[in-house]
Amino acid sequence: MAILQKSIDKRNALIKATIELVNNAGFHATPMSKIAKMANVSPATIYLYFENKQDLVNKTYIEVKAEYTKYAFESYDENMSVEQGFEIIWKRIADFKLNDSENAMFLAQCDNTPMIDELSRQEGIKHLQPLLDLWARGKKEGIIKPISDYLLYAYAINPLSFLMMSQKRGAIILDRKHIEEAYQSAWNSIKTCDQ
Amino acid sequence: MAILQKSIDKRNALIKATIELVNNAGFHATPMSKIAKMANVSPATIYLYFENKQDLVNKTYIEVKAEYTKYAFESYDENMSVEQGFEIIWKRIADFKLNDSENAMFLAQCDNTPMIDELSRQEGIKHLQPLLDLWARGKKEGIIKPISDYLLYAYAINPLSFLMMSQKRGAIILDRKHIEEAYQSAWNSIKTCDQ
DNA sequence: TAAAAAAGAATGAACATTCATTTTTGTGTT
DNA sequence: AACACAAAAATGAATGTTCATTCTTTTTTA
Repeated sequence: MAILQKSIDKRNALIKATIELVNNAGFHATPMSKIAKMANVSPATIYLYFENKQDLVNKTYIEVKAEYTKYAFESYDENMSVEQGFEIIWKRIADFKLNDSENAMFLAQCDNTPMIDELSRQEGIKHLQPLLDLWARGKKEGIIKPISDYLLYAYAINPLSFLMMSQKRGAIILDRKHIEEAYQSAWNSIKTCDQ
Repeated sequence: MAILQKSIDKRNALIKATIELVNNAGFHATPMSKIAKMANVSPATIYLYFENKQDLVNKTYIEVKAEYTKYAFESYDENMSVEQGFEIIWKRIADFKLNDSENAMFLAQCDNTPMIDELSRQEGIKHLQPLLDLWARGKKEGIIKPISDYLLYAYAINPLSFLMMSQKRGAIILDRKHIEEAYQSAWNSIKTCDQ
């Protein structure tokens, strides 16, 4: 029996429980015993799948990040025009934050706290490469402002995180109508002005 | 001897230590004993100033938030034009995040985790009222897009939080030049298009 | 039937909070 | 000014709990 035979279902249940509990209480206020209970598993079993608590949360982060970017780039292909590509990616990201807000909130918490190891954080960033490539192309073609990727991200993508958090806290702001509105703001802030 | 005579210096030292340690390790990974040590105080003394750990962090949040908004609105006055008022407030906020990034990071962590009581969170929001009033005026005068305050905040103010976090993690993106650039993005995304 | 997987109980460390004392402070008296 | 002293403030050590991780045993699997 090799490692591969350990139940992938149990592993997934552990990841899922981690996300839900960390969202509600934060990493350090979430005991391993609770994670185990929610995943219907003994606490000791967690250590068959993960080295320790830190490893569990690091791996959870990387998996959620991968899922997020996979979803974001699913319907994008590199032959699209810059404008069309951006719209498709942006709207997929908005969808993700709306429909899969448990996962999205988890990422927001990871990105704003010292809860994740620096190494895993950097690992997570790599998944965004297709978007950075698209922006590079857009800048070359003169369609996207020649400013740093950080500024582009700050004004075009990150606002969605704030909207998601507001949504989660009771504001109703991410329905169909507002998405279109928000998309226009996003595009306006990164496209070159003389278009 | 009344409560008032307890040293305000000690209380301030405790708040400061809380901010620094929570920034580095997160709320639950920051023991009271460490906070006490950094503030040069016995652990038991903390309980003369705060009810318990949760109360300490709630009060810290409210104080930092008050400091933040006091700074943001310091040079603003209600007789300014909407455009001028917005620019002044926006740049003060940018300054705060740049120069007082310990405090700003602490707020970011509070805003993206379950670490603060809901009541204190709401208390903190109230301080933003002058900005919401300015936006209301701007909308009435047709200068600012008639969209929700959440959207306005998401696209005009919140991006600064992302830029600050990136800065903290090593990117050099918030110098004078970029601030002006970022401000133009912010203003573009909330002003009405036919200006 | 042997190896892997899983379990529950045990272990020991870390921590928030309280307790019993000591130190400091401000006031009134000589 | 020096002192006495009560109330407040501060302390370090103790308490009891919670929790990550490990250990030993049982169950499952091939």
